[in-house]
Amino acid sequence: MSDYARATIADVAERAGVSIATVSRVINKTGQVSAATAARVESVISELNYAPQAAARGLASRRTNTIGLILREITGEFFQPMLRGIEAGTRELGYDLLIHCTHRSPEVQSPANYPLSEHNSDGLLVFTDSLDEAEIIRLYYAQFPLVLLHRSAPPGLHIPCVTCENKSGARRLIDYLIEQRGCRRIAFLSGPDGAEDSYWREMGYRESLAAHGIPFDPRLVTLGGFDQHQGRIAVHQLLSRSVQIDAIFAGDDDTSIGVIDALKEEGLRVPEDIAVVGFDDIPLARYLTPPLTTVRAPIETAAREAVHQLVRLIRTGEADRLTLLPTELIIRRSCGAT
Amino acid sequence: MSDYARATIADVAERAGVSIATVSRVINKTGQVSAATAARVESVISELNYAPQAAARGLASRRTNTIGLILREITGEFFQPMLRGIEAGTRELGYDLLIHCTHRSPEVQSPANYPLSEHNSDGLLVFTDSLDEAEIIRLYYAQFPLVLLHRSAPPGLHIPCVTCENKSGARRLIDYLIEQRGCRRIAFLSGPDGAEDSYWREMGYRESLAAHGIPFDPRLVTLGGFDQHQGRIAVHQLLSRSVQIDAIFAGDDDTSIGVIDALKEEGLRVPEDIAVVGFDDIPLARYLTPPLTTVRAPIETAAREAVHQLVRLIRTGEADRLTLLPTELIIRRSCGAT
DNA sequence: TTGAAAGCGCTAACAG
DNA sequence: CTGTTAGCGCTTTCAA
Repeated sequence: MSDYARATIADVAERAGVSIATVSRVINKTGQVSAATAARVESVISELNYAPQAAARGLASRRTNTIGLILREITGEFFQPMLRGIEAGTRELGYDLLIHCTHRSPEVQSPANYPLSEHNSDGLLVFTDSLDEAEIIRLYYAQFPLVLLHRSAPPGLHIPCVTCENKSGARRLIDYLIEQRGCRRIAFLSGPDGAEDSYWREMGYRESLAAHGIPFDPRLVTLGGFDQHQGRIAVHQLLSRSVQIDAIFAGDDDTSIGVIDALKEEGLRVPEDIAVVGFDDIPLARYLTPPLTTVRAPIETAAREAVHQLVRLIRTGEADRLTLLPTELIIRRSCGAT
Repeated sequence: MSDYARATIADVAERAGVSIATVSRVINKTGQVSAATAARVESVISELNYAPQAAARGLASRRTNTIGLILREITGEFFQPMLRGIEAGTRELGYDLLIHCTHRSPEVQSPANYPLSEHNSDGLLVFTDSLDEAEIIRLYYAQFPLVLLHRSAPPGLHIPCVTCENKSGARRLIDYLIEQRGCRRIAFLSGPDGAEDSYWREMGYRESLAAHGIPFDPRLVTLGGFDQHQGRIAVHQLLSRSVQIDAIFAGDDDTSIGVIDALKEEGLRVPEDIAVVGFDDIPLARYLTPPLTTVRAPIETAAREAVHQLVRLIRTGEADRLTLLPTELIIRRSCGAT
């Protein structure tokens, strides 16, 4: 298929009456070329529909001009703003974007099986726990540019990280519930095992409780999994413990969806009987019934910033060690506000 | 950065005591290699963490093993299931996935500016109107493998298309409104200019009206733009025309969100005063207030199928001319059902 | 079953 | 300011 002879740099050079080096110079804007020559070359390029072949460039220059994004899975409401931010960042900076999900490819033992790495990109964006620590370490020591999104680096490795202010966001959220809504028995649903976002949100939650003299009660904590379905399960678990609860901090908004559904099924009213709050402010949050009180995380901005850090790392060898983006409290009816 | 000497095929060959041709053969499973030799090579490969460099392979083989996806923009609820399907498809078939948005890069005149095409992928998936017809035509005549997702080919070009049964889905939806809910004055909000999905949905709408002896009234049709904000505007326009309306077919679910909001603002009740129905069944649809009656479009399946068709086209030179996926009527409260 | 060798199309010294 | 040339790392004939 498609063996229509594509124009090569040599065709352009010949037609323009210059050497291929000159053509290369005008394409890459490297080195001096007289305006007249440049114009002639450019016109031949568009005449011939010429586009330099990525593989040949990559081989010769040892740069792919491509950034890889590793995810576990494209799911939930979180990804649309994130991908949007990443795509915007790569496009702004002139990079191609390669996307790969590690979910459902468990037979990844040798690095040869990692479809994204040194062999096809100039740097990698790693989302949360989509890549094992071992591979991160390997890439780090191979000096391959890496930026972590919504997770921190393994101990001792200086890998730039970009994430949101989870702890202070959660702190303000719980402060609000306690101070303005009079809650004292607040449940917390944690994210999936090892999710750092969840860890910091829990820290904010605990800090707020402590600051208000409310003892931490482990019976109020259970797994929410950052997942709608797990959120439902969590509600049933909490209720079966027959402890008093006046609010549920669902860990994130996706979980809140399931939590609200499950509470309604149990015949409880939100927020009259139990308040519910989330984290992220996904697009859907304001359309839930009742609209969800949450913490707005700048998902798209964080994603775009991560690309910028990665490109800086690729180009200059340095990047900010940690980029923490501010969050904002969004009050809606699910917490009892009017 | 990252100038840690990566292992090359030559390193593997030397260490294994064979020629690079043999290494290439075991990697690509092309040609006969004795079991013993193969085993030795494989062990050296994992020992050295060797992974073949995509650029070199691409240059030598004239295949990139990459599929390009062209979108206008990553926005709305539609994209998560679509990207999920595309990613799944490419991964299943062993291709890399390159994503590019054409939105906000209007200065695309010469093909050299199209960041996705013959020069860096083996084939392209084109979503709706993300690529101008001129470029589609150029690629087609250059014999470059192309599959169109949710749009049809320019006249005369045999380019495979994958989409959903928009017309019959809309037909069943409107039949239902008329027959079961007694609606006669049904407004239709069209998608953005040139959106084919919208065109076929409108055909289904008109066909249903005609079948029930209801005259088509142009005052009941206006732009919805497949967009929440435009949906709000559309409602205000319709209401200002002071024609009677008992239902609004919003064109798609994203638009329905804005429509429902706007109706509420106008003091109208949904569905008591006006029923609202959408198309797609995005995840959010069942969480709207009231939950949205809509037509479920198999977005993820269509996306995955498109990848399969494209890979078949790349490998064999042929693919199905048209893949039409069935849709399903989803009844919820926004149309007055209980 | 294996090896030698010729490129693939381009970039990047190095000359001039 | 422009041209010559040596590879980049791999696949793929063609021979052996």
